[in-house]
Amino acid sequence: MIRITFPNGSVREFSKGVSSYEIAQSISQGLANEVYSATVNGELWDLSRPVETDATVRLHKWDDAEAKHAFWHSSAHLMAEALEVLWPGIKFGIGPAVENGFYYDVDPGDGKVITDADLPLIEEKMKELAAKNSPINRSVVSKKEAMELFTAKGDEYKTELISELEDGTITLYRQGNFTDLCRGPHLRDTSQIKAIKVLSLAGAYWRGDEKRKMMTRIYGITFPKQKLLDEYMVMIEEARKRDHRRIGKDMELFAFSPKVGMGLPLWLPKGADMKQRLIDFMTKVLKTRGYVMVSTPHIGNVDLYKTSGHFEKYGADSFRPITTPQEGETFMLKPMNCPHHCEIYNATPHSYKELPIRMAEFGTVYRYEMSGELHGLTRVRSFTQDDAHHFCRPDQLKEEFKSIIDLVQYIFKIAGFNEFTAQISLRDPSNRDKYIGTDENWEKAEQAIIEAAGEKNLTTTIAIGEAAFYGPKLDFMVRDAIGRKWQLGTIQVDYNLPERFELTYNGSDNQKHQPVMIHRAIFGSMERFVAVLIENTAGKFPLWLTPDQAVVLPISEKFNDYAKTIFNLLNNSDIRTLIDDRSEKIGKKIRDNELKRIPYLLVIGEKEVEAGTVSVRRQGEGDKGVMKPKDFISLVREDISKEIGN
RNA sequence: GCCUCCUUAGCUCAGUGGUAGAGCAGCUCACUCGUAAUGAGCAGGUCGUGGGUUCAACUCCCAUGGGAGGCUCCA
Repeated sequence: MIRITFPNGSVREFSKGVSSYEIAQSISQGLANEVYSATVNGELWDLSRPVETDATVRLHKWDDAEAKHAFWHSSAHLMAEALEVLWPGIKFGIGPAVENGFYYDVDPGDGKVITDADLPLIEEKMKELAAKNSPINRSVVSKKEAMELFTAKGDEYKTELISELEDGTITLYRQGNFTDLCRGPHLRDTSQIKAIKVLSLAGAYWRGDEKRKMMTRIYGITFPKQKLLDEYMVMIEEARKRDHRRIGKDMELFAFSPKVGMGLPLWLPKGADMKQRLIDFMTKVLKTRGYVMVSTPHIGNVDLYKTSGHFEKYGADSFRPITTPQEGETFMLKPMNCPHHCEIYNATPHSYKELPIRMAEFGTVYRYEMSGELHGLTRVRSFTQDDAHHFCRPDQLKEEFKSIIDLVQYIFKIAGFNEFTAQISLRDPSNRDKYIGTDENWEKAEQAIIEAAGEKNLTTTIAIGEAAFYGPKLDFMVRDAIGRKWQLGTIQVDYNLPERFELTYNGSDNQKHQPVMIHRAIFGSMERFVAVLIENTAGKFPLWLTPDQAVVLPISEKFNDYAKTIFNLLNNSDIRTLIDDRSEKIGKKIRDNELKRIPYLLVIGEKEVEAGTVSVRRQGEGDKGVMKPKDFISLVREDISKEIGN
């Protein structure tokens, strides 16, 4: 007998060789049916794998990431089995589970192409194979056996993978006629895969190397119940409806023109106004937090970027330099504001008493992005950063960090992002050549970030090797209304630029000292922030920010004069108001203006004209009753002050 | 940049080797209306662009612009 310990601490005895599935069954068959994988002594195991010794066992139901992982990984194998039937001789790369589903990278063979039209075929074949209820069997093989098997199959991708594995650790999984190299764990059999959707096709370089072969990546997702797949498809549809590119066009916020150039956003009047409101709001906040505003040109001499080191690192991947016709001087489009800000720092002498200096600019920068990378407002070639640089003494580093974290928390709250996490990106100690700066400075900076985040009670994850080449950073990820994650703000420590630009301040000892620099952006860029805001709110922006706050709806043309009086009164009271005096029925006007996402609809008819009132309807909430125009103005002002404070 | 796909009216989308259609939006007229679609009419596209095949191309082929999803990249 062996002793099995459960997560709640209880211990039960089973006979040697019991499987996790049987353990689950011993609790209840209902549980066993809902369990997909198990963690045995800290290792992820197949449910069917026999447990030979005393162990701690945790059973994974669908809500555990571990269960989904096994489920989707097995689904990838099922898809591979289907592909092998449909394209005999097809070669397989890797086929892992991912956050939402799974994919398999395949090479259909010379001249053969898999297209979108094939996706339903694959899906049908998968359903057919799943229904066979084939058990999934694990076997341990020697490296030699594995090599022979896949060499015989002619699958050079698998043999390449095997050649890098250690002998004695190689496992194969087989279901039906399909065998794959795999670490596992997997489901007990394919019958648990009830709902299947093959989603899309994409190209993917073999092993992520752009010099190697482009494989065909096939994405899919599966669920144990049709209902879950239906819900997932609804979520995908909801995400599609919230797409900022669609809403941005619909609400006339921004546009792109091939004539202007791809990746170069054009802000239309309503979008430009909104962007300006965000900038004005942020500027006001910054001024209360000790920032000074600066302004710098859109280009800079190439020597500036040679000094900063950006030219060496990114020069080849930048827009080509600009040359003056007479003097032959070379300029670059500004890819970063920081070198300019360093020269602003250098324009005047500094004492330790005036540090920290918090220098902010809404600076527009230009970066070459590969054409395939451009995406709406989230990935563009021209964007305006809400950039700032803190120049501080080394002893102020942690406090500055904390002040920025505080600012991020404040701004995110007002923007309606109540749920966010932070990632601390540190350097990879085994790959020091990638980074510049002394070990001592790196350690100090990493320590300051970790401590500041801890003291601010941030929920953080640590990512080794994700630091910028000049320093560690703290990135903020918000979760939107439908659960997607977006990266917005970032805080980065930099000892490099102060050195390169020879920044100094006079210390209390009357000696020159070098300040530490912190780069930070809260919105990230105005473009990206507006995009995320659109996707989070589906275009129903907070009242203070939205392009049109109210619309006056006269019930018939007889009331147009009074409606215009209200329209003028509100606009003169700084409430952005439209009037809909079309000759349409009131129901139609309400519908149209609700669809235009206008927060307040003001219905004007005979009663309102006589009583000198307006009938207020709040978007999505319906009729709010009648009130005097001045009371409506107060109502709007109260709403706004609730949103952004005074 | 690479892979797969897409590109028809302002928007969403039909469509066939025999030189184009709907709904919504727009405009005009009638109606003058009480909280999510009043009716009628009109107008609107050299089917992304350039070649080629064909008696004939929106349709088939090639190139190219733009877009989508991925890969790679992201100071």
